Amino acid sequence: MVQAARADAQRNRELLLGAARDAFAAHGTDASLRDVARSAGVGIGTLYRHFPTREALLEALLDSNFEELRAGAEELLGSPREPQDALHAWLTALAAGARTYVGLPESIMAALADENSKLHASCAAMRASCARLLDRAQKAGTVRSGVTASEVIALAIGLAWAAQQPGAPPDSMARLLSTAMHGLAVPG
Amino acid sequence: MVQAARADAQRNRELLLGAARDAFAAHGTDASLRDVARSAGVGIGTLYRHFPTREALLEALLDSNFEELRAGAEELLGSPREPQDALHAWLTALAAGARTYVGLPESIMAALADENSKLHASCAAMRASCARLLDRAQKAGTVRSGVTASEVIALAIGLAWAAQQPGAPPDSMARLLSTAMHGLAVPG
DNA sequence: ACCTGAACACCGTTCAAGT
DNA sequence: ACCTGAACACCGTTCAAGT
Repeated sequence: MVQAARADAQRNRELLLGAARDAFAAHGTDASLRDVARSAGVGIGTLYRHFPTREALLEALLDSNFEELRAGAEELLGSPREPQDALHAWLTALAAGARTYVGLPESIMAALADENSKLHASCAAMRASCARLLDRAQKAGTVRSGVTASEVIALAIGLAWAAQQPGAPPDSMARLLSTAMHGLAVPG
Repeated sequence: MVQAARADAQRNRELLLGAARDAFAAHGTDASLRDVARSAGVGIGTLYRHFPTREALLEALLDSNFEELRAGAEELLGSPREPQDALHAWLTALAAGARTYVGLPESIMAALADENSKLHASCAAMRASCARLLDRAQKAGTVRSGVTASEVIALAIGLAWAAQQPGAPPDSMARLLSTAMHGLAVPG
């Protein structure tokens, strides 16, 4: 990765990533790896050499996204924004990211749960930042205590999943998240 | 269905349903249909003759579940229970049903959206009953207005999906639903 | 009527052979 | 070092041949 890779290998790697991005966008996370290799103009064995597992391919595609979410949380922590608003904004960004590909919500939940996952480190870092955002809002008294970062993330990803199902109107993600934020029940 | 089916055909149908129930429980809704036929002791062609599509198999397995959910909603409507509590209880039952098989949340959302789906009728009837339950609670002023039955269902199914992901603690469904019910934000 | 399984077109994954 | 594609063990689905 640092250097040393043969020029053709480097090029194949990038061709594969580009093809994978397109295929995942078009057919979801379950897209045929054979198709990916095919449209990258590369043998199927080459795909497996570069990315031994489908998850490794996803990781290469998504690692920067999780890092951005983490950085976004840190930025919100330093902003003058209301703690509750900041959390809401971050969850919106998380859900938007989770909807990039059909099937991505599954991968995120799996990566958070599985310590051996290649995506685990960046996902866990993202969750840690979410925890700080959540903790601040709870200490400010504007977000219910007794709720964990894992739960808040599961909530947002679950709603992202629902809003991604065929037939869901385009604004459903925002509506569902807002409902969860303010409660289905009328307070009082 | 009413009568007239040859005895062996009738028997094969039941063997297939039993095998499918086991396979779906063990491997989720994507279980191999070949395996289903195999463990039913029946040719793969026989499976396709009885159930031309995987969804038809699911339908035969689930139709009664949706009918039970519909009936449950009607029962709650007639009970002296608080309208908001009744809705909460019903959503809990819905989510529990959606978690029967891995992959079932997808099927329910698909059936609600696709008018041509075999499951559509029973799903739509269930949604209509949910709408009555929701409407009553909204008229009573204890559930937020401007939220639709489709949204409430998407919310519950999305959380059921999240609570079904590997790594989720056993009580997460109840916790997530309760959070959505009362809101992540502290009222006031 | 109904059942069967070979046949077809696909997968994911591995690995011997090539450069 | 790296690339390739045949090979293997699976799928879902169809359909001619059997009873």
